[in-house]
Amino acid sequence: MKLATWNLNSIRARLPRLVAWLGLRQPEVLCLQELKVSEEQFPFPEIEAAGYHAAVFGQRTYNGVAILSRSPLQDIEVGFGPQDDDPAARLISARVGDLRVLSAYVPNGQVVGSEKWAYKLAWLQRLRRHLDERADPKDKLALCGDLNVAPEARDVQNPAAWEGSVLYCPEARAALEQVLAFGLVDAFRLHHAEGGLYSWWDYRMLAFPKNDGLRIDHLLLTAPLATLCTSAFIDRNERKGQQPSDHAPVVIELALD
DNA sequence: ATGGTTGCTTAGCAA
Repeated sequence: MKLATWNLNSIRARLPRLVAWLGLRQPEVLCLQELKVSEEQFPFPEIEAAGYHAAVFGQRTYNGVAILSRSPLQDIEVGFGPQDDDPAARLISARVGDLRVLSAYVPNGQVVGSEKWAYKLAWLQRLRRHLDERADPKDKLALCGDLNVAPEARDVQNPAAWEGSVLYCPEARAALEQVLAFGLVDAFRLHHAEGGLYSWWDYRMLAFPKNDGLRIDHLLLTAPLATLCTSAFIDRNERKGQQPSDHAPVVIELALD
């Protein structure tokens, strides 16, 4: 089965592309970020017509995450739980069979040292704590989404230029490493050691034609799931053409029923 | 090159 993640940058602006892509790649499960719609505005009819169930944590204008699945989604949880005071819709999780899937939209952080930056680092710490409290690294769990951190230099086209940015700096990398230290592995790096493969390119400055990108969208797997991951790829074609998202989908294959 | 683009909401913010 295919498991994928895609920051859509508005599901309304991207709905035709999303529906076409579901038909083309036919993922079993797809994690979405940056819906930019409330649950009332979510296009359930079109998603159901494409053959998918949807668990949605929406928000008007900003943020918003969802999980689409061909089979029913169970045990849906939004945010960090009942005690959560985060005003942003950035996390949803659901169970598909014996697989737990989380769709996360980590705060961008805007500028290192800003209030939004402190919020980003705190959010990543809270995500780790959430995993510690709610999950077991011995279970089959996939943390997917726009994590807004490039883990290593090979995940950045121009590391010298990006070093110190919110997407690629020591503090952000360390915060992501703490999430991974729960017991997760980067599925993409199980199958690709090379650089030059990115999931996000700025709309500005001809970043995509220059391949000035970063790999900030990730599928992180617990060990029992990582052993079942047989391939991974970034669907770079989806960044091309009319009205693309600034992110490309990332897809892995899992040897599950 | 302190630039540049996109989406939501309507002038400014976030990415």
